Amino acid sequence: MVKTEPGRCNLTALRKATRRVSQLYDQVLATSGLRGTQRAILVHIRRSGAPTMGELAAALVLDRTALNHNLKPLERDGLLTITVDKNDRRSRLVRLTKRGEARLDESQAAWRGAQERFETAFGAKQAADLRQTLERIAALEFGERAADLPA
Amino acid sequence: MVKTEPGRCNLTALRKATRRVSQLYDQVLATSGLRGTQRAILVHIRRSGAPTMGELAAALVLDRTALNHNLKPLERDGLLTITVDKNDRRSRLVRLTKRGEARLDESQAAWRGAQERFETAFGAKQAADLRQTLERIAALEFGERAADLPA
DNA sequence: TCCAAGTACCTGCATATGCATCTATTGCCA
DNA sequence: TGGCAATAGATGCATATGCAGGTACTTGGA
Repeated sequence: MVKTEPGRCNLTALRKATRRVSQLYDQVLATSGLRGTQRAILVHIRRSGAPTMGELAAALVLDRTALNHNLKPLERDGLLTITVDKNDRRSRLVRLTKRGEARLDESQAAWRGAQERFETAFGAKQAADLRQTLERIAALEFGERAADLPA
Repeated sequence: MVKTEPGRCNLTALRKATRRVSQLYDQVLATSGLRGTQRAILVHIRRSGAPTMGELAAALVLDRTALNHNLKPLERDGLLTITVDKNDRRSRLVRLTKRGEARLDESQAAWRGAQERFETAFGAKQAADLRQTLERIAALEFGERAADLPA
């Protein structure tokens, strides 16, 4: 027997599954004019009210600059606004517009359809368990990188 | 209790976990000059010998065009070659160069380090189980999209 | 043989993601 | 109070990912 038969790389396995599921969700969501990531962003904003970009990025396990880029098309399309925080002019507050709320509501049925298709194929309970596992991973601390260690 | 407390979206959970793990692997792999995805591509080529782009894309659960884009930097850096298949001039055969093999070998230690850090934090057995689950997801069939149904 | 389908890939465009680097503000403290 | 470290974003560059649409090649008949 050869050494590495099935994939042993944890990242590769995650990416492959994510691509597959993205394909499903993005295809189903396409009718609503939102991508999966975009919808996730809008959902978080609605839950938080008016989060700063940093808060939003942390909640989504997304680099600040990546979030910055991702917000651009949404702001351009009038789904959200980014305003200076009066209390700390370095911060930006992100808010949904009426249009953003409406778009989110419109995407609800499609999202549910994608969820159902995924859970029908994969199993509802397995999906719930998996989400919990994945949330745990998203919150993992892997220790500091050498460069961050004190001198 | 409010309705949606923890994230219910399967895609969002997958993306968040993948981002987190990507950060770890890409940070550790950085010293070898390869990204996680690039390494996964090179590994698959080495296992297959001289796959066509289509075979490679299928193996990686990656859109053909996405693979096409991903191969560009690797070809540019001389890590692989893309040649016309003599037997079917529509196809392209992808092969590692000496340099590509070397780069892959050099990245081995870093990759193992990332694996260890992940599995130390998450659990080795849990990781093995998760990979199996994720492979199953990557291979799922969600049924046809309406547009593909026969008339 | 010749052409219509079908297959495999390529290009251009748009979003997704993160790093290095830069700018604007705030806070701390000598 | 003057100035510098720390904080929060913003920009530019590079890769990651997929869709729409275009090109090159093969194949199965008429």
